[in-house]
Amino acid sequence: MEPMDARDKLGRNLTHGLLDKLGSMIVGDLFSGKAFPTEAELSEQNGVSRSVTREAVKMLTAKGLLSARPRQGTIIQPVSQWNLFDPDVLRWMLERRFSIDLLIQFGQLRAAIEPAAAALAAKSADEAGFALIRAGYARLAAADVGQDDTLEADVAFHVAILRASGNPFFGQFRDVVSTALKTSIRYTNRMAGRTADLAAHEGVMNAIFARDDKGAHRKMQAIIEDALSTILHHEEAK
Amino acid sequence: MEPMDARDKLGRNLTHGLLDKLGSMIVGDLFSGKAFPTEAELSEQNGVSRSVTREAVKMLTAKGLLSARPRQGTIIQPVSQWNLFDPDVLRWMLERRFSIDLLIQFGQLRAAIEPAAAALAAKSADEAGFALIRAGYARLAAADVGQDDTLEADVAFHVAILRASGNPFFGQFRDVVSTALKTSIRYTNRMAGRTADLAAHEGVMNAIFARDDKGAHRKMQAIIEDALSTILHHEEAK
DNA sequence: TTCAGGTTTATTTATATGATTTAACAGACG
DNA sequence: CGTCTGTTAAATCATATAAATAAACCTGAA
Repeated sequence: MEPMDARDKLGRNLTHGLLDKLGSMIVGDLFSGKAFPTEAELSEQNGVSRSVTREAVKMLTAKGLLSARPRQGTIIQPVSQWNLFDPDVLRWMLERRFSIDLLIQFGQLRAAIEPAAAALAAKSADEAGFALIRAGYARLAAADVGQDDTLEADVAFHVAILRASGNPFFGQFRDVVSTALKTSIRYTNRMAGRTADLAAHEGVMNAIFARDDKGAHRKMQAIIEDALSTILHHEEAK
Repeated sequence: MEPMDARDKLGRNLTHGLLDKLGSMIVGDLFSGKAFPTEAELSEQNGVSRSVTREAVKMLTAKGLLSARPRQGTIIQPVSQWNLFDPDVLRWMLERRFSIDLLIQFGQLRAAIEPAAAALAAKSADEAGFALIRAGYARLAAADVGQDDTLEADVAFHVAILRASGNPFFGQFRDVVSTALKTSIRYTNRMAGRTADLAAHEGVMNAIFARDDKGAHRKMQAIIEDALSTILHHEEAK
């Protein structure tokens, strides 16, 4: 049998595999207390060359998780330095031990962003944006009768609105929304108030199509707040 | 005289220097049309080793600007893949040719985020958060009589509120706010309605201290919308 | 003795370079 | 039409040397 070191379970290539392993360990707080290993130790422990190790560390540096200086070693940066909107960082956060606080923070962020995006979409979306939203809603309706994946359809609808806002910064929140919904599912073990929501989502869509920015804002706000309160009630009920 | 290659004008080390150079070239759209150079070409053109080149490319990959595959070469990713909230990416955006659209997009984002952060701060900030805000306001007042830098004081105040919200995701927008204000200054050549704003900022602070979340939200919203409309009027007047 | 100040040393990252391997594609060939 | 083969560019490995700096170690005056 072969030596079988870390090289096997890793992703598309060694560097990305190590990046993923170290990233999730850092975000998962598996280094608390202990000092972060040196380049040489990392290379040996994972059975890869120094080049691979250095490139993975450099990528983590680029995402704000690490910083490296000669003689001092590589150190984990405080959370305030992390690029929390980085898709990889979000994924690693999703993988770690569940935290109700995180779910609430996602909710607060969505409550700020998504109504504003819906209002912008109502004001200035073009036909392509409308088509995206229509497609998202179609998936949501299909999911409601078991013809599509509920989670993915929900993500598609909300992301469509972010994109239709025409502001690329809002589009960046696609991974936040996706991660928030996945986290939420893991917690409540179901989508919050699923069937009831279909009408609410349709209301947002129609407000956008009618160029009613105030209405779109208000209706989207209601959806997010509803999801958030479902989570809080679920918490109480425990 | 020495050979004098790219090594001289670079930052704290070769890798970061090359990262910065390539990043600003990509964001500045200096590769439009042309294919991105290969590893070997980059190394030669910049007079650095392959290690340095590879690590810089890996960091740009981590920020979503590039992707690299064997035989295909390194290619620039579409803007939708970039991590727009990355501090480096924002800096590179700030360096490039001015665009009124960008300024408006910053404004729309701030209008969504900052009032929500102010409301959260009013609801749940602790004494440390209050102290941050107080310090930020003190700098703003000092700047008003020429005792401090206006731009930095403004950034400090707004960032203090983002942090005081207690939600780390809101804290991530510090660089967005900073970049937005710097961009704005470059455009209008002065801070928008400076002196008039001091009272408005004090109003936000007092609302937060009084735990008046609705008031804090409303007053912050007024500040951002005022800044945005100043920019739009400035545009009209041209 | 003690301690401020400079100097050396050891450790760790940073850079350089050569060799080898892998992935993806293009074109030849059966 | 599929398969084989060559070519290209990144990926990986290995090793050597340079630079940075934290920590240990002096040194000499108070």
